[in-house]
Amino acid sequence: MEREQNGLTIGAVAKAAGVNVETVRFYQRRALLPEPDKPYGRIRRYEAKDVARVRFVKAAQRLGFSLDEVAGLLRLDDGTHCDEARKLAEAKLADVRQKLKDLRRIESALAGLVRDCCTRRGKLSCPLIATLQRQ
Amino acid sequence: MEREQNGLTIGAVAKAAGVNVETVRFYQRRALLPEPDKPYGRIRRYEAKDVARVRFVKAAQRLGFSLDEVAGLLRLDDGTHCDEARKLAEAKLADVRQKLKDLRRIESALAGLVRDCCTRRGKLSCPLIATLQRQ
DNA sequence: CTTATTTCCGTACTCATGTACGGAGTCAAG
DNA sequence: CTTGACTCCGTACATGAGTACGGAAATAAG
Repeated sequence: MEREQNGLTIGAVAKAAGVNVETVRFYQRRALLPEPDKPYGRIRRYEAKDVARVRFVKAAQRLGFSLDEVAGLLRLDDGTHCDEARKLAEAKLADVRQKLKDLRRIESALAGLVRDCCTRRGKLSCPLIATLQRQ
Repeated sequence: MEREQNGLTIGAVAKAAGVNVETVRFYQRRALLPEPDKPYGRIRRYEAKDVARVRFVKAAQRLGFSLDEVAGLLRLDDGTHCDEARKLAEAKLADVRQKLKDLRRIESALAGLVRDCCTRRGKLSCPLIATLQRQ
């Protein structure tokens, strides 16, 4: 199958994006991914941008966005309902900046742990915890 | 109750950390939080560091670490089995740095969306998706 | 044409992360 | 010393994010 006619099969999309076929179908149900129409009596065909979309969902998810939030991010990008989008984007941006702050702290705590590993005996622990304590 | 004897009650810990009492108990079961012993016929008492611990778990979670991963981070910090800890810390650090990269890209895509909002009509979409496409 | 893979679709199951509940025991205020 | 709030503990329920399954149709390979 794969690419004999034009367009990718669902299996090819899943493989290219590194997910399960079922996951692709699940994302369609959640409207995170458009479902191409099914030419009467044939199977659906997909495009490269669908692969990109799945990858985006996965990337955003790794950063702690829920699927609902990812849907929100995607809706921002459709060009319509502009005011609304702007508000949502601003809120998300604040959120992202908070995450960046926290991650930077974790980064430096981890880097510190790696650097001082095995030389800090006696200091009763927890650069890691200390670093995230303030909110 | 609260603080008549020395130490915090579980309720006070939960409140201070901004979580449900049940969550504190759940974290104890998952060994993310030590369970102070229960003085025969009395209730358990907690300390400030327990509050800090809960907050740390929550903060790390917001960044996309699972509870198992948080447990791993915490184990890093106990000073023993140093080599192992170093390896884990290094792996986590790489992970964190990848997350930082992705988040920075999202940040600039969102900032761009906010900035250009309502002026970009016609550009067929997706600074957001484009930004996270390359892994 | 036959056979092996895939797709399609609905429904059911899984796993992580909590939340809720209920009854018995503690605690502290009146 | 009673009353109302809180703790303790086990078990059950909930939600998010998939995964698995099974039978029918479509497609690819031999």
